[in-house]
Amino acid sequence: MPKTYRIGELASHLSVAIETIRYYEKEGLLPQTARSEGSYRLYSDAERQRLGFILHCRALDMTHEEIRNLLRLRDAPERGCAEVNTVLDEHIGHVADRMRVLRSLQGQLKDLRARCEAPGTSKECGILQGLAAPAKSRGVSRRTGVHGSQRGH
Amino acid sequence: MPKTYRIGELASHLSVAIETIRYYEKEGLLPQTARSEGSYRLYSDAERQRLGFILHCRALDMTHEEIRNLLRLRDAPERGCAEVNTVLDEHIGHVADRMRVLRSLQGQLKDLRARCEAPGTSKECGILQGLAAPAKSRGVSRRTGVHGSQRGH
DNA sequence: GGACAGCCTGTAGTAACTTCAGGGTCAAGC
DNA sequence: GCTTGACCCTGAAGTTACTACAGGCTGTCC
Repeated sequence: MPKTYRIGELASHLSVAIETIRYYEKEGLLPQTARSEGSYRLYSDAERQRLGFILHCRALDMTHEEIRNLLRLRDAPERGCAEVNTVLDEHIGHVADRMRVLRSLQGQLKDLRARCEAPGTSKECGILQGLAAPAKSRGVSRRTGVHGSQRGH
Repeated sequence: MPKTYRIGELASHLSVAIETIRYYEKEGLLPQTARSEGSYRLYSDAERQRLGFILHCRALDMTHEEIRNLLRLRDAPERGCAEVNTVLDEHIGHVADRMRVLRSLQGQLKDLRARCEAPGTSKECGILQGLAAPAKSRGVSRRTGVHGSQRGH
């Protein structure tokens, strides 16, 4: 009979948190697995590979929604792979958009920073004054997310 | 007597959602305002400017925590502006970090995309196979957030 | 039989909002 | 005087992709 893994083994093999695996199951990215006598989850090699696929997609910063689409295509091998290309192209577009926004941000921040090289009191600080005035450059959309979820600060 | 604004006026003047203004108050970025008879919020020009400051910081993708720091310094004009510089320099660092990650992502995604130019069935799609294999390049941390919170898809 | 690692479920917290339900306020029009 | 409709209120829940508990089984070793 084929080898099975308990959740902790899978987690350490694939360098992912146990809670994340359970979360993926709840989200429907992973199926409900077989259970042992004591109701421990038991994973097969197929499930292990599926988790590997998901993790790789996440490492490329795809959303669960995008991953769900790819998994659907992966599970239906007779469909054309044009749809796979579409998912990927859109994702590449998202990343490119994000980089454009960040480049613009970076420029604005450096301009602002240059307003205060001489140390004075914050009352006359050019940076605070710059932040009080409305931004001149357009095109920087709100809701962007430089800072990951919790790491980053 | 000085002019006051109702929340809807302020929101349309500064192009921000009413709910966001209330949220900033709850977060302590904006103070509790005066209220009318019917307990409508009434904003003064000072509060309007404070909100403008906050929105500009947000447009530069600062966190509420960073903004809170800057507001504290803004409210205490006798302190040196070296601290303002520090906040800004750290934020510039965050943006730079994020761009490095995205550049690496972009490279990986394009490599992957190049694996499937010829349309076939998804069974033999090089992209799906590429996603199944573990990533070769290191250094792309999880938890990065290309996609804003909800906009972006 | 006791200690300890490992697993279970379910809930809440994170960031920065958005959305919703269920209502009160106020000015204009009839 | 009453209704209509725009505007405002509070409080709770939803969003994304997890992470962190709390409180309690399971399983193995000594």
